[in-house]
Amino acid sequence: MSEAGARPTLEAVAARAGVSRATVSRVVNGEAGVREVLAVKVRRAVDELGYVPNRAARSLVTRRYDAVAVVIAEPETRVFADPFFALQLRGISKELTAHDVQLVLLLTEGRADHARVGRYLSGGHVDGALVFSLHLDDPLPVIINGAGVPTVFGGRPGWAGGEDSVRYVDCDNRGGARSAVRHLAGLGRTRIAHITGALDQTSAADRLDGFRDVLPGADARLVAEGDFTPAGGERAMRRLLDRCPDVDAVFAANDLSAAGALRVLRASGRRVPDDVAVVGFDDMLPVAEQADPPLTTVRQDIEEMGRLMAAMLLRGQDRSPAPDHAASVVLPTELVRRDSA
Amino acid sequence: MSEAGARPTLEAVAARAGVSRATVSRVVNGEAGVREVLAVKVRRAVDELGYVPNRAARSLVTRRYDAVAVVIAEPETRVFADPFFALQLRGISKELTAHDVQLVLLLTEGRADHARVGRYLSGGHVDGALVFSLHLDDPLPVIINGAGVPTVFGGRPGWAGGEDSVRYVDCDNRGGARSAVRHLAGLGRTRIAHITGALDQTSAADRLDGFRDVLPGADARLVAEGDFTPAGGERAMRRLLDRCPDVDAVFAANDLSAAGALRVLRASGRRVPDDVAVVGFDDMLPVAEQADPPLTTVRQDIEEMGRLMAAMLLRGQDRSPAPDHAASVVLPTELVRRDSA
DNA sequence: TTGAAAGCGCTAACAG
DNA sequence: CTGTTAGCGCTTTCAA
Repeated sequence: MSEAGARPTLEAVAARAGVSRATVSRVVNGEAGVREVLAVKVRRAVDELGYVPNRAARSLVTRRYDAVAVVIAEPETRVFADPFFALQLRGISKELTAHDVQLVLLLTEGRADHARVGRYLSGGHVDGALVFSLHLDDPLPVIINGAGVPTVFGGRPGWAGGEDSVRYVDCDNRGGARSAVRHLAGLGRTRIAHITGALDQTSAADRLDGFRDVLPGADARLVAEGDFTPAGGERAMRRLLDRCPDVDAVFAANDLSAAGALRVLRASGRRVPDDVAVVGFDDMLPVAEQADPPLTTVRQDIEEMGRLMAAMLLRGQDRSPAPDHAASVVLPTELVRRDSA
Repeated sequence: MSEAGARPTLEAVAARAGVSRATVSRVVNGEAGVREVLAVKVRRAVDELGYVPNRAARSLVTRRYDAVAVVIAEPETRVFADPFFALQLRGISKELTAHDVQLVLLLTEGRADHARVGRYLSGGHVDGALVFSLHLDDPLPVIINGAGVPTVFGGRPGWAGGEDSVRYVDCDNRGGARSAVRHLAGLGRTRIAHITGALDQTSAADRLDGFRDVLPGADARLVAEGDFTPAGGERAMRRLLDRCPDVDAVFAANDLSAAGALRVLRASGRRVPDDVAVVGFDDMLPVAEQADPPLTTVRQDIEEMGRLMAAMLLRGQDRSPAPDHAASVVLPTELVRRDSA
């Protein structure tokens, strides 16, 4: 390990091993074509000195940064109310770590930060970006596209024409919603309501579409707009109860709003699932399992989505000649039955 | 903005502005002592060319990285179950952004990752580290101390002798716990129980100490060990009810476990706060406000703690001669009354 | 298979 | 106040 302070350079290692800097560089970078005797000497010197390559120097010549930016744009609320991003981050982190790539986190709040992010990305400090762009009208995608950095989006981006020119990872929101609603219908429920998510996000819009796929002629009053939060779920449920006291099932756009709905149903004296069956979306364990009653819900593998995003970005960077435009990925969902429906 | 691809260098800007590289450098870095006429020319050239400094080149000579690592070591669970870290991250991010410093996120899972983190930190890629080391026996602090990187811890570190040699930001866990318990006592409750957090974390230990400060002679059966999770809170509450059916108040170590306790109390037919008063800790809004009934709790300003950690680290980096060993900071807490007590 | 030498883009003395 | 000149530590031709 040697003393702190002056960290050893390639030069020092070369001197100690009795070879040239070039040779040390080759060994350190695992290039073939170095006699094993020398390689051994070099590795020993590296260990003895506690040599760690200087990334700045390396980047300067290679123009690679071994770092990717994770951009999370979320005006205030959601990021911190539900563990969604945390899980996604974990998946990303695992994959990046496995490739020895650093994760630079860029949190933005409002437009003011957009310019900063754009500058950072186009400034050439990272090899790519993983972006969570949740709102239909978000200007960030455009800025990022302009930055000329390889990018993978988390969730289908909502901007027009985006889908084919852009790589993203998402779950099958629409199909998942369909399976939830079909499940409720299969239970014999006939007044099935939907609490939407924030409809300026594609995931919410897609889930609503899925609901409509199964129930094309549904009473419009059976759809109440929520915002993915428990409070929003409560409000929506109250509205629903007001308008249609005879609802016998609710498909909520996520577990958090389902939890809110559950509370309102209980307060109204209704029993779940006897009087009203409830299905959520996400299978956010701490929420779904702890709900009262435990929530039947549509599971998506959030951590895996994160891992995939990172893998996709990294793969694209192999400089593989044909970018193999590994199109976007849409993961399947799975209905998890518990007690609420 | 000019075309992507070949990004302009200092040299290009200098040529365009008709000055030397040194002058451009001075203007870009805001150093005084450049005639305004020239400065204007330079700034214009910068804009026209869309020049962004190459960080790698800059770091190579300045030995500063304008980046700090945020290390979150949490075996699996907690990070993702509660918004604690997310809030802290937001505070950190805001402060770093304001100083144009990047946030490199290092998530670790288990011992295997410790070495990696140590290597990264001592590798000289960041100017400092913000570390969340939550467990008493965590080897990470030692590794990090060995890395010779300025560090600020989130939460009082638990290792022996740590307190004076280490900088940290924490809230007044013990005092907050005292105020919670005093509040319950003030309500006339006489059988006050405590659901602890994970006792290998100083925050949990400190809150337990606070409980004992107020109730030194408390029946040992009134203390049940939890783990900061809702499920842990449920288990603890059940144990409590078993052992002492006459409990009339509960101080839970955080809002999440209070929520679990609430559920068990309700299931047991007890009314809150009439039969049993409940106080939490954190004032995690989505949890505390949405609880049924809304939770009386001890608020700590988590985001501010994050901001402070970053500020403290950055300040220490001013190369101020006397490190001003801006000792650690312990933020006050505040009891927030809602309906549960 | 190895070494010598030339930079990558920038800052920081040091002159002028 | 401004320009010239050395490198920072590393990779990468190019010769040997």
